[in-house]
Amino acid sequence: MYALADCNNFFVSCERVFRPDLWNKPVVVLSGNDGCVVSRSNEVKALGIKMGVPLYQIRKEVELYGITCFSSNFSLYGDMSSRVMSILRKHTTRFEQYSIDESFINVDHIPADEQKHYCEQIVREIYQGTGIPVSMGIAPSKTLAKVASKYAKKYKGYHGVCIIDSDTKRRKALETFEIGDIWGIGGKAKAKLQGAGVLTALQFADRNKEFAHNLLHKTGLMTWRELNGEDCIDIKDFSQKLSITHSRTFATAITELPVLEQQISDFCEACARQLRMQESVCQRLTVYVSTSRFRTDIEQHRIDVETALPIPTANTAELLQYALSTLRKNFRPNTPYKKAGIILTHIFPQNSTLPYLFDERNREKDSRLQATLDMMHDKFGKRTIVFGTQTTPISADSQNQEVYKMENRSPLYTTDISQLLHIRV
DNA sequence: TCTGGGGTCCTAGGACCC
DNA sequence: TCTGGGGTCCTAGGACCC
Repeated sequence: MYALADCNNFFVSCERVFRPDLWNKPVVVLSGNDGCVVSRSNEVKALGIKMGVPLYQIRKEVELYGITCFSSNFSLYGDMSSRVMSILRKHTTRFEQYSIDESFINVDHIPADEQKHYCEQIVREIYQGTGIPVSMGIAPSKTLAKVASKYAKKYKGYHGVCIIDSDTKRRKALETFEIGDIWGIGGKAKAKLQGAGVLTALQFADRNKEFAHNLLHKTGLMTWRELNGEDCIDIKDFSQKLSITHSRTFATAITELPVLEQQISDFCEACARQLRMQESVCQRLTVYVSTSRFRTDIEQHRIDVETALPIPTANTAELLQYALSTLRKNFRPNTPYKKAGIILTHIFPQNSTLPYLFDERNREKDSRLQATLDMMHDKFGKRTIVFGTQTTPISADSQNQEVYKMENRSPLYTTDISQLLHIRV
């Protein structure tokens, strides 16, 4: 049996931990540049405000209902997440963190008739330990556990935990569950299924295997089997990333190459650091830069170039050389670039790669320099020393205020020691 | 005017091999 | 005029997730 633990309105809940005055009040958390709604309190959901809508489209409601808007504060959410996850981890031997606010845990070590009660205790422990409300769904497959968690979230009577442990319960749960809300069924699959007369999850589960396979292929068949109680999706380890991305949309479009170089350099360093932290190297680097896809008054332009590196590396200086030369080669003057990013792929463990006979770099020296930079980063702060093409430590604050709009970010309550002074306990 | 960021997995088709 | 059969590997793009 799997138990899925899903934090309720996660980003909003994180903000509320430090702003108890906002309990039972309408609250949203916004994406970068305060662009879109990415987390909503129940009060906001009740107003019919949809996930992902741009802020400018709901200005009226924000004003009218006094909705509190937060800019996103990922240092806070990441830190709160690891607190929640560390509690969950204690309660199982098989643990998979699926996203920042969701984890699957295996509960087969608990007798069947005690699993619900056991998870209710976990929910209480997490709330008492972190202030974050969590819902749990227990079922024989992950897809059914997701279904159960939705019921746990929806109905107060479940006390935060819903279990599907019999065929009767399974059929009852799926009967009123809209097919498009099933994990793994997105817009395209939903349309196909509806076209075939399938509106609920039970209708899908009750069709035969060939129907699922023919219409939706391998992934659809897997969902079908999972809905019928078969466990097809094993616990995975997401800790070693297969790709690492850093990207941003700019508040004001960038037209100057040197400014873009600074942004690309910062993304590159952020990706490379993450790569080194998981003790991996990468063999591909993608640079992408584009104009705003929403603008119809300008000619669209995008750079999207992947480079294969001669030797896998995690060295910032080396990655920077490839990234910047790609950017300089493809940059088009007088173009209002609105978004840019770096993607690292073809990632392998650090010690799994072969040396290269015609290598021109002194890798021994490179890695000593890199280790020194990382040490300084850890000891004195991340902007103590940077590459010449990056945003400079002195200008970064004021400069980034122009590049990124962020009007309502909460303090770094849990990760910045100086902010502790602001908290009234 | 203003529209996020970071991931995984699958598949079709091209390139290449004998 | 007639022009095989059977593979593998790679990649771009689609679909989906939170």
